[in-house]
Amino acid sequence: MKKQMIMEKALELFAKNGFEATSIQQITEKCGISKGAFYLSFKSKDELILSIIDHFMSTIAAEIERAVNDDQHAGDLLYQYYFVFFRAYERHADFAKLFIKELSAMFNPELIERILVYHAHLTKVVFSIIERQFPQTNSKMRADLVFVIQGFVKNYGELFFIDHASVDLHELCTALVEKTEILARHAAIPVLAPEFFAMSVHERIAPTKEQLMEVLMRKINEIDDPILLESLELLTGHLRGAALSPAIIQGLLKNLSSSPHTKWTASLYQKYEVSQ
Amino acid sequence: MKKQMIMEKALELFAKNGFEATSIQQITEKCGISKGAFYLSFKSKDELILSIIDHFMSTIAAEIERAVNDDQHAGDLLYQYYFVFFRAYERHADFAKLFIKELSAMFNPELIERILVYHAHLTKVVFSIIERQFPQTNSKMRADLVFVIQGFVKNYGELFFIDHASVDLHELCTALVEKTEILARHAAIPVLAPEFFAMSVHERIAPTKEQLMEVLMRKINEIDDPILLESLELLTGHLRGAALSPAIIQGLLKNLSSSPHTKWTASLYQKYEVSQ
DNA sequence: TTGACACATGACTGATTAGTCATTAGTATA
DNA sequence: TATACTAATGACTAATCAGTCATGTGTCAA
Repeated sequence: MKKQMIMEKALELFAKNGFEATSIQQITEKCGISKGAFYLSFKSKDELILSIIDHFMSTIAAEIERAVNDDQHAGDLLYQYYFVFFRAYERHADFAKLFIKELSAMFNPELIERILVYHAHLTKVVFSIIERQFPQTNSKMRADLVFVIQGFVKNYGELFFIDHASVDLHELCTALVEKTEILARHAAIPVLAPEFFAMSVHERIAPTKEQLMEVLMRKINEIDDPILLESLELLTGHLRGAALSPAIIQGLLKNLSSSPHTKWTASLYQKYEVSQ
Repeated sequence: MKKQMIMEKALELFAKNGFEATSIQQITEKCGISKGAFYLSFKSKDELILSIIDHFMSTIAAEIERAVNDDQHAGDLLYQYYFVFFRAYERHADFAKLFIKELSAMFNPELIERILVYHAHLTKVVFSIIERQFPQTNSKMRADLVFVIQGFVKNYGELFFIDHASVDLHELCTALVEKTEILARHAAIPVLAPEFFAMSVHERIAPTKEQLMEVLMRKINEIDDPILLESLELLTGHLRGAALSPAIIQGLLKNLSSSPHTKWTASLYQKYEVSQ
């Protein structure tokens, strides 16, 4: 598909030269298409970057959710969290570079909001991992632990695009789990108040109707499977006012949850419903 | 001084709107000067950002060097490192924001080189702190510890520009020292090879003649004290070929070392000399 | 062959940018 | 007052950018 190709080539350029410094011209040249053709797929440069973020983050979020909820990994949750994250970084080094180095410096409010939604979701996941895997930890230390874990992901994630640093995924994750366990067991002086994440987690986790609509529309363009496609379209219609019964909605969400490509979308929809 | 004022106002705008998104126009308007006047002080936008980086980083590097070499803090080195860094962030939140969020996304090669020089210097300092304060630590873990410490500084540094997070400097540093100590004592699985930092530290620590000249020229414009000024000018002349005797040079460097504003410049000069 | 329609093009617009330079204002010296 | 010199101005240039749109072009069905 055209959109996919543009996103891939654009991502390469963004990673190499930066988002601001990459022009639509350069992207279309690299794709071998015209400028007009670009605007048939995306209505602006901002929509492009938003699509890229959504595509990768929803994939990563869905993978993490799956790994963390898999009973097979019950005693191993933190390792799984690190592993899925870093495996994604390894596979998509270009995205990792954009995500770690550039995104924090962007000022588009819509983009910031979107990233905060994903970040809030991941924060919640990490909290639940800590509660399950380190239940004996002092509750005052939990926010700190979450902060440290996210810091580890961010900092050690940079290794994947430093050329002279070749990383063994398993060793890296094992080492980070060890570090986290040690801190969970021994650290006693909290920096962050327990409610530090409260605002971001509770207020942001539910998307607005507009945000949800945008995600759905994007997924409709991304997805090929007819069942998933119709499910997405019906839910979009429901949001627009064509009321559906609760049983139908629940079934449609089950459809979406069954595929890794739409699992995150389903959970986002559910969070919206709950917030209403 | 005009330069100082431009740097301050520009830094405010950079922190608020980003470096790329801030135009010279905006800066001159905020300063109440004309566009031409800007170019009397700086020959380009890049020179401006470089001056800002140099100004703050050399100050911070000098403060850290002083604190770490002060015998009074011998058992307390890591705390001092964190403290000086975060105190600087607290005082100069605008710079902290620029430094943490934006600098990593910049692609100007000269700027990258400059930041790597400072980074290499700080890395060396952290290594020496670890050697002195945690001498019993497994030598294979040292690179990891350095990486973790720098990560702590970066991640917890972000707290200083999150509005709803008010931080007590002493508590923060105490907590981070505790975390670092715990990891130094118990962590046993290294991620980074001991030579991980080797390249950056050994190859980058000595500036090129041109870099050194630029720093000297910048300091000449910044400094008022006549003794320091003359010392800088004589050393610049020496670099240009007007040979001075070793005793004179050493004396001039002593002059520079006596002021926090030029201490880092002096050590940079010494590193250049050693590398010749 | 014709008409219809989506897909694709790239010259174009208007806005914005960093950086320049002829000109002017201000100030100190003679 | 006249001269010389520096500091400051802002209109200007040339380049680049995102985004548009009149003009094709290829591909169907009739």
